[in-house]
Amino acid sequence: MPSPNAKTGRTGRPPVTSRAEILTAARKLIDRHGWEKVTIRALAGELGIGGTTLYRHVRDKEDLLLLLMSEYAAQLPQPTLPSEPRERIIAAAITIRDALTAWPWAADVLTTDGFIGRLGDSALWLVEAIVAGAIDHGCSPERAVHLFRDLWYYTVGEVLVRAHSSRKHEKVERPAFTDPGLVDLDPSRTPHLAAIGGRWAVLAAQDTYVQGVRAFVDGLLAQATAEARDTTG
Amino acid sequence: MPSPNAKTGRTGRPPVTSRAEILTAARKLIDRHGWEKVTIRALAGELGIGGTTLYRHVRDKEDLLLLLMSEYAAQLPQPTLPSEPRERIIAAAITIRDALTAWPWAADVLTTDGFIGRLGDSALWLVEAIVAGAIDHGCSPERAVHLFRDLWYYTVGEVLVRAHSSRKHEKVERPAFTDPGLVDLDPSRTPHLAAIGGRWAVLAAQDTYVQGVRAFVDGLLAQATAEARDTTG
DNA sequence: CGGACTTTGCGAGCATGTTCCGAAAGTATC
DNA sequence: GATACTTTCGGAACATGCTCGCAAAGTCCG
Repeated sequence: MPSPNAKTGRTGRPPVTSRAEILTAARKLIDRHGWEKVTIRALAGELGIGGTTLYRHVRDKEDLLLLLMSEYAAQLPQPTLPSEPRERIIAAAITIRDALTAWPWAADVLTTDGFIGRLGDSALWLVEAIVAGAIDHGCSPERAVHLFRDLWYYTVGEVLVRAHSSRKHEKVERPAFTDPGLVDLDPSRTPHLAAIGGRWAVLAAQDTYVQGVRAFVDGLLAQATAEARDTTG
Repeated sequence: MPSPNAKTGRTGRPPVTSRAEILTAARKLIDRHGWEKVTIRALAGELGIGGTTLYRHVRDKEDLLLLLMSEYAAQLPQPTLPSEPRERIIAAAITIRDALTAWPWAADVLTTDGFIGRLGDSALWLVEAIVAGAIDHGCSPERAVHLFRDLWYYTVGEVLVRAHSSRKHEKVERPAFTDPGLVDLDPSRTPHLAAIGGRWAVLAAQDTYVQGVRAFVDGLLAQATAEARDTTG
């Protein structure tokens, strides 16, 4: 009945590789063959271990990507944010958005439960900035968390939809098969959409994230102010 | 040099199955084995055709799921929405959110480029309701589209993150391996987050979508009004 | 050392989405 | 009916994420 090692706190066969080595191997792989080649088998090969051994160090690919994400977040520049609460919130949200947009695996991992929690200290300051801004503006901690989370949802949606559409446009469109295509709009049922017509695609492609965040923050802060007024008197 | 058939407008070997048959087969499969078993091979088996033949009728699985989505959207109830523009927008957004939340494949297809365009007439009325509401409130068509799209991003983010977290909680958590765990928050760097502490998870799990949409719509409409005022005088 | 125990290494194998390519089955023209 | 052409069919095969189960390699205790 062996008790855990006094020094290492562990027992049994020592692992041949570590999470740190996995990270450097992944970085090599990315530099050499691009981020698309970061696959379980390729990474194991790079480490010189068996394909399935990696699963002793990483729960699944999502876990692996979150590891890479932490590293990525740690190396991001840390711009100084405005001190005025509202502008601080907006600037932080934009920073987050831009970082996520530039990250190749956003579409795979962004909706992960606990994504925020795995950011690590190096990127949590952005979350802190938003929550702190909300509180400084007079929000309760509860509302501050909700404000952050609502902005998070908006940001996630924006990043994911845009990521998907740019990925799609990379593919060469194959010759069409039996495809019904888009149904023509019926002006009697959807008059406004019909009137907008082809402009829809153009307008929907425009990047108005900054405006959108501003509007959202304004709305949320106003809501908080109104609630505070109602509660007080 | 055969020219296309005068009647059918086609030539060559006629297909053994159609998109309509694919849909009924998928429905059978869902009823019998659940939505998780809707796989390319299983569906082909149900149709009595070879596994890879399905790719003659459907570009890829995404395409297939969008097909199922159209059918799902068509059978949704069509509640009457409030006539007041702002409330109309909000109610439509909530309806969309609820429908997406209940749809099993939302996480797979929701970020698809052109998702909106493939809704079909049966669900486009909800999009129309939002755009029309914005225009009725005084927005330009451009801003109305942007308003819809911003709400769409928010909704997509909300649905996806929630879908992921509920999926995760279904899995039995395996015994931890070498996992560093979450780093404890450093109160000197993230004081507000540290103060919120464990309440974060509780607060973040609360459903405040309705409040959020209301705040967002208020913010966006106010922005539009301000812009209109600036332009006018 | 020897045995009990614990943890890791890894080959085999499964499911799924997807592509390739040759064979099959139609249609139109002669 | 024969021929040219077009389209579909489908088995083989590939990549990838992942699980299973057993063997190997350590550590602790006597």
